[in-house]
Amino acid sequence: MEKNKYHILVVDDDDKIKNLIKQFLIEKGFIVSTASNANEAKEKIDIFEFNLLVLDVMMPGQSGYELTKELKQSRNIPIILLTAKGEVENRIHGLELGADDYLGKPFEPKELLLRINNIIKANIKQNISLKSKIGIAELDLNRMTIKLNQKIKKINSSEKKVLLKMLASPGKIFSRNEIGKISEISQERSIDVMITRLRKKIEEDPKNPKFLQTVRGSGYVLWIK
Amino acid sequence: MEKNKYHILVVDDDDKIKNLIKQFLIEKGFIVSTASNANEAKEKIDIFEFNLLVLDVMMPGQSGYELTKELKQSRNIPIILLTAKGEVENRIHGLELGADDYLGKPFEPKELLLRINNIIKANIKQNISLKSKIGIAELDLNRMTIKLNQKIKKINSSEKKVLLKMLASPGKIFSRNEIGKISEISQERSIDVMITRLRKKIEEDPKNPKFLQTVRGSGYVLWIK
DNA sequence: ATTTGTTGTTAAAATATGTCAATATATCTG
DNA sequence: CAGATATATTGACATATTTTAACAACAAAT
Repeated sequence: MEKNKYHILVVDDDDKIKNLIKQFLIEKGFIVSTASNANEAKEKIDIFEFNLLVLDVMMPGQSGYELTKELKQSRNIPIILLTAKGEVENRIHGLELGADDYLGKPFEPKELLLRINNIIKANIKQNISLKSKIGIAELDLNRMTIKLNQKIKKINSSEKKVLLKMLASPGKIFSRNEIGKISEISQERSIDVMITRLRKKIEEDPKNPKFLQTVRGSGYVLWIK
Repeated sequence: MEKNKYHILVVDDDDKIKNLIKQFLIEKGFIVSTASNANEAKEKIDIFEFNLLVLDVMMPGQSGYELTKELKQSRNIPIILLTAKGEVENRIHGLELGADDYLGKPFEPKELLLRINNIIKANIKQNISLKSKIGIAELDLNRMTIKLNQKIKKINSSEKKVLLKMLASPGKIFSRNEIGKISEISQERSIDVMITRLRKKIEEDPKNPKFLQTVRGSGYVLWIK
């Protein structure tokens, strides 16, 4: 695995721990940025495209939980939470908010590495982050293109956001409301239109969609094969 | 989420723990089978298509690690390992062998449930489909389609709900009242109409139904072969 | 500056679905 | 068998929902 492609953001108000983690991960071949609180983290997230966040829950200002919740609403960046030891309930709380994993402090660096590799593997396996396929359509969400039958079509950021979320849960029905939040499109009809346009890009026969289907009365669902 | 479609195999030589887990998961809506050792587990795996394994590492005979390694070589069934508390190295070992997650004993049942849901979300959704057959008709309740003699017909959500319930109990007579509740159709005649439409989708000769039959005075029955 | 393309919105057209009614068919009872 | 009752079928309808096409604002390109 080409680890050196992965950019990780470590967020912890404790400088000592933060730098320890940073140093360890750099040694393991990752690109590492750090932040000391939620606001700083958000600034960096807006600038860089991180592949993973390592997030302490106990921080002054916005807590790791709150940040997790906020971030997971708009993007599907993987998050590992660092919690105080033994706080089972809190850990569960984190997972419910959308965190991908957690680690109780103190932890073995090796264990953190395994969690990171696991999550990266899982994401690649799910084809969420990089390249993926829907049927015979080849998506490259980084380049924001879809290749279908030799033809390359561009997608816009709304479409990308929606695809990202729907690809993370193939088979899940997404209500128009959800899709609206994801894409920041406010009008219901507009969402329908976006779906129609998306179908023209991923479906061989857009009028009889096999992958991006309507669930009357509920919303839309994506199948990947 | 329609959890009740997920079939989990719990493998532990300690009957007490095994049954505790089983009971808990059944309450949560899963279908649960158990085995007391690796051999028994493998026998059942050959028969049923489990969606997930919960596997104790410490067992007489083949250990959970060895079983994990063996199984992961031939199939990619998700596995959660149960390890003795604090054995960080061993846990890591398990993950390296391909396990999807682990839990240290003793654990909170709620935590196990979260791990399971997490894994199901990540791994299974895209592979699982509520596929079944009625006679020669091939149903895909997820995609809401029925394929009969090469022709693909769509069903709506009411029809899906009714089929789901009736498929769960082939041979059971469903009164119009029940069907009405299931499908949220209030008028008796409307139910008849729905049955008629459904027959056109699953029966080769809808006028002489073999599978979706009327029980005069009582309701309808579904046979699957 | 003009053209070309993109994107969210809107309104009209098309489709799906539960209901109803009129008629046909099946099943039971005596 | 006749009559009574239950169920089936079909088409029409109203309503809700979805799709399509046209539009306007804006951005990008020439």
